[in-house]
Formats: sequence, C-alpha cells, structure tokens
Amino acid sequence: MQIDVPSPAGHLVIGLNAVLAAVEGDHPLVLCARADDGLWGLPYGPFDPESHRTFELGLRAFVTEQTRMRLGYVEQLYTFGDKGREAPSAVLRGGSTADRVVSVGYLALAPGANPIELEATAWRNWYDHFPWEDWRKGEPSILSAQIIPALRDWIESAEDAPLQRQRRDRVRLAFGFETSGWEEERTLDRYELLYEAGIVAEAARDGQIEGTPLQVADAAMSSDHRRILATAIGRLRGKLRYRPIIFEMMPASFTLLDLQRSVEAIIGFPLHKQNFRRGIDNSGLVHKTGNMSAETGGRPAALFTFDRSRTSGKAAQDRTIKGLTLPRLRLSPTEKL
Amino acid sequence: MQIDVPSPAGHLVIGLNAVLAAVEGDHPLVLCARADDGLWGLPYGPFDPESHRTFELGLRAFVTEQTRMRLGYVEQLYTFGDKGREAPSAVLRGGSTADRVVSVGYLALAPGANPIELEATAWRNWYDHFPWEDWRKGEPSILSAQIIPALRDWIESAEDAPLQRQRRDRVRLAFGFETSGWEEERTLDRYELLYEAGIVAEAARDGQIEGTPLQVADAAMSSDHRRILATAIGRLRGKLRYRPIIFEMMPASFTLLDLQRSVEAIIGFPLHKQNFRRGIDNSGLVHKTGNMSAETGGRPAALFTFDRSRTSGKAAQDRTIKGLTLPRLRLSPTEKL
DNA sequence: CTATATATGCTCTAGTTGAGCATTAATAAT
DNA sequence: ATTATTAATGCTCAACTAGAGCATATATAG
Repeated sequence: MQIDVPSPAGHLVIGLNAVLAAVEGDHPLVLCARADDGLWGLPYGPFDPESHRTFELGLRAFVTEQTRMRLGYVEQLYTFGDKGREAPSAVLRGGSTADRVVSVGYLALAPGANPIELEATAWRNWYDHFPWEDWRKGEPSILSAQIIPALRDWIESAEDAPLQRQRRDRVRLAFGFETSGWEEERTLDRYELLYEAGIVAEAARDGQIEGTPLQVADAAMSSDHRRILATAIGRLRGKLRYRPIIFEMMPASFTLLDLQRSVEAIIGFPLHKQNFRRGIDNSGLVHKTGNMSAETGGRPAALFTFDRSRTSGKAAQDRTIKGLTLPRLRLSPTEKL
Repeated sequence: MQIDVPSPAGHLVIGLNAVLAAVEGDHPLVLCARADDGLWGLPYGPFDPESHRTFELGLRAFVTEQTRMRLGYVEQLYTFGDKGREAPSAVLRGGSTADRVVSVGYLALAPGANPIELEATAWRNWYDHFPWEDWRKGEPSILSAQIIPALRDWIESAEDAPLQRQRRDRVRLAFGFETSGWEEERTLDRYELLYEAGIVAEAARDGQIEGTPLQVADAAMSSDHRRILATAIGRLRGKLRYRPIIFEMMPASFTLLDLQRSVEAIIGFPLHKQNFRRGIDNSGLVHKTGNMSAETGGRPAALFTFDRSRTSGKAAQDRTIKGLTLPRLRLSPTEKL
C-alpha cells in the first residue's frame, strides 16, 4: 500500500481518490475521512504499480482495507494534475516526498449508507460542501446573498474588456443566466469558477486569490477533494438522464416516492410527482414486487424493483438502456449579474 | 520533454496522448504518427512534472513541438493504467525504462485538416481502424460477416452459464441487439469487447487471447492507442448531442450540407436532410452570413456561421447551450447473436 | 367521523419528431 | 434551347412526449 522507493526529483505519485456516494432518505451522502489538516476529505491511497494491475483494482483494494466496504459500481471521473492544487498535506500516506501528486478520481455508488464504525470516518451530506447546489427548497440563499455579488466583483475586476466579457460568459453559462436556466450537472464548472474567483476557501489556501475572497459559509475540503467531489456530483447528475444508474443507489425494493426523493436529493431540485411516476412507469425500468409499503404516512404505496432483464414491453423497446427522463429546473439566481 | 531521472523499481511515467480530430468533406480524420513498431499511433509524449504546470499545458506544448499545430479545443478523455496493454514499444521517447506507463488521453478538435509536412505523420480516416463503426452506407459488412460470429463463439466458449449470460448481455448492450439499436457513442464498449474476446489484433499482441482470434481485416494501432481513439470517438459522438461542439470542427462559414456531412462522418450514420436543417434552424446555433456557396453541384446554398453570441430568439431561450438534436440509428447487426 | 398525508388515475394542451411531398435554382448533357 | 441531374428549401401530417393540474382512493392520527 505504500511506495517505498526513494524519491528522486521529478518523482510522480498517483493518488486514487474515491467518491463513495449513497442516498439515505432525502440526504445525498458521501463517505468522508478526516484528514491530517482537520478538514474532511475523501478516502484515498497511492496507486502501487507493483501490486495493482489496474487503477480500479487498486482503488477497490484500499477502500475495502480502509473502510471495510466492498465497492459495487465504480467509474473513473477525471485525472487532476494541476500543480499547487493539492494541499501541502496531500503527501500520500506512504510518506513519500513526491514532487508531484496526480489525483485520479473515482465515483462509486452504494445502495445505502451502512453505518461506519471507524474513527474519523463518516457519511456526510454533500450539500454541506456545496450549499449553492441544493434548490429543493427554492433558491439557495447563499447564491443571491453572497456568491453572485462576489462573482460580479470578479467580473468587474478583470483587467481588460475581453477578459471581462469572457468571465461574464462563463458565469452566465455555469449559473444559468439567460440560458435554459440552472443546469444541475454543471457542478464542476461552478466550483471551478468559484475557485478561480477566489471565493472558495481552497483558493486562498492554495494562494490563488485574485478576486474578492469571501466569507461564504464555506466548508472547504482537504487537498483537491472538493474539486473531485464536484466532478462526481456533476457526473452523477448528468448520468441519471442516460443510464439507469440511480438503481445502483436504491435498495432491492422501494416505493416510487423513495425513488423520487433519491433522485431529487441528487439533482437538487423538486420534481412533479405524477409526471415522475409516469416517466418511471413507461421507462420499463421497474416493476411491482406485489408487496406494499406501510410506512408512507398515507395510503400504502406499491413496492417496486429494478428490472434488470427488461427486454420486454413496448416501452422497453426503445427507452430501455437509457436513464430517467427528467425535466430541467427553469430557474436562475434571482440576483442580477 | 524527457524524464532524465534514473528509474528505480516501481517508477511511473505518465504519457499524454492526443487524439486530434478533424473532418474533411465526409472523412473523419485523426492525426497519426508512425510508431517504432511500424503501426500507426497517436502523437504522445511524457508528462514532465518539472516543467508542466498542468497536463493540458504539457499536451499543448509537445503537440505543437511535434506537429507544429496549435491546439484549440482540448478535453481530457480518460486515464488508462492497465498493466500489459501498452505495447512493448511504448517506452516513452525519453528512453526511460519505466516499469509502468500510465496513459492520459486527450481529445482535441481542429476546424479542418491542415496538410502535414512531417515525415511519418498523417491525417487518417478513423474508420480505417474501426470499420465496424461506419453505418453511413448501411450495415458494415464486417459486422455480420466476421464480428458477430466471433462474438457468438466467445459467448459460447464461456466456462459456466453465468459468465456466458454476462457476456451475452454485454454484447447485446454494446451492439444494440434487442434494445434501442446501435448506439453510436458506445464505441469504447464495442472495442473493449472485441479486445476481451480476442478479436482485435492488439489482444493477441498483448497476449490476452482467450476467445477466437480472428482474421478480421483489422488495423491495429500502436500501444493502447486504438483504445484511446475509441474513447475519443465515443466521447465526441456523445457530446455532439449536448454541446455545440461540432462547430469547433467547422470552418468559419459552411453550408448546412457541409454541416450535415460532418455530423454524419462523426456519428457514422445518415440523417434526414430536411429534419436536420429544421433542427439546426431552431437550435438558434447558427445564422446566415448572407453569402451563398456556388460549389454545391446544385442550387446554391446559403452559408452559415456559428452564432457564438446567441442570447436572442425564442429558440435560443431554451435549446441554446445544448448541442444538436439527432435521431438514433434504429438498426442492429442483421446476423443473429 | 374528520383531518391529513400520500398514492394513483387521467386529461388537456403545446411542442417535438420522424417521414415525405413539392418546388426552386443551379450545372451538365443533348 | 431543352432536358436531365443535383441540391436547397418550404411545408404538411400524424404520432408521441412533456408540463400542469384535477380528481379519487386509502392509510393513520386525533
């Protein structure tokens, strides 16, 4: 698990980082570990070229070792190699004094949040680190109150007109001004913009401040882990629409409301109930188990299961392989840019 | 450009690989370089932690150096680290005797294929390496004639029933049997299946043969470059549908037929002309330049430009940021599985 | 027996998509 | 000139999809 090689100049270490996501009720969760610097971070470990035939095997090995969880669905996200965006404490556990740490991020999904018995490890609501991404109860107040004004300052502080224009266009796109509105899967775009503008704490930590550093209620994460988490959230949100990936996060059977709450937790905005069921229904992705759930608080709900063998039905003909048909949030921050 | 460090055991080298894509008429092209083993490969170079602040900067630097081209649009694809899938000749130019080469693939787009004056470097039609991916003139004959039968053998040669079932499901999904049909963006899934089944030449080269090795008219590429190219094609195909990325590959002005031919070259199947124009039209992505093209062979066509500042128009209201609305190829290989 | 909280069925309208007919405007071949 | 041939463009039509919301049914908690 450790790279025990003396490190000459220019030595490279590849860090594998896991975003293990789950949903519990209406809480989107991510498995976090307390890092040396006291911040929350993701589980990670060095890739060992000697013993790991592939990244994914290496990842599964160290996650199981560190958290005693076995991973199911796993997907590579992105490889970050930017100098200076890993925190100083990011020197990997092996103790190697690497010149350069490259982070390969992975997304893993769990069908529920098993309790963790480990010290300094916990399932955390990912919106604790991304309060501006949760529109389920309307526009997140932090947006119009703090973020948009700070971005406006950043735009206006650009040296010349072209740069200013470019910044404005990027903000418009990422935050959904004057376009089709907030696109939930642009989580990384938004985070990167906040970083560049010096609004999130990591920017100051890395010494990249150039805009208006802000007193945003802002839960930084260790190293470049919030960047990786942003990537994961965006990927997951986007993928819901074209692969039946949501069922990797559901228990064996569930009600349609369970399913809806899970989807809403991930995408971060509310859905029209009847239309949601209609969509699920003729997606052919699920079928009734025949049992009912009594724990609804109202009329009992039918329980459903993911239909892995859906080759039948008219709907299955077409929609199948795809994911869920979801509408768009048609809102934008109310504060003008 | 070279890692001049003595390599202890376990030393890692990160290779940056560029898929530089362009379209010329109805030919989808990729910039290739002749590798040491005589096969075509992609331009690549080692990532130098000393001088490159980010991967992307490193990539841009060595591509410009090697091919004298300046890259515009660039996007990271995937990081491959599987032991044994780089060819023996994959030891990077620096001459380092690395134990392990990790490949980071990038997709770069060019608005045309400028002629290359370099030795052993050429724009090549990517379907030369993926003949089964081009359905523009109907089902590629290689599919039913060779590939499907070979995959059938591979499925049947599975040791036990569960494995057999799993293989069959994967093939069904990747090649569009009994589902919504051929999904053009699954290029990588299909290539990986052919690799695992021992059907493509790289599998034999890497010593991974386990199925029926085949005499497919099959243009292998150096190292893991065909895998990277498959990733690039799939990503590009998928992205056409949700980002206006096609315009990165078009000249400043073009006719709608030019645009359609370019899209068809990429997605690999023909489109309904009138519907295509209607779609482009109310996407709000382009507008007429006012000039006409005489070189159509028929009635002169209006010339269009990509409208980068589309914040106007009713259609722009919604569709905008998105890409093109494209139909699906509703076909599957005719040979039964 | 009456709120309350969901679950579930259904309808209505506007818009989108897949196909294809018809017409217009160039060039190339009698 | 006339007549193919090749595309560019305009339009229509039916089937389907998506966004909203009304109406009912069936539990549990007073």
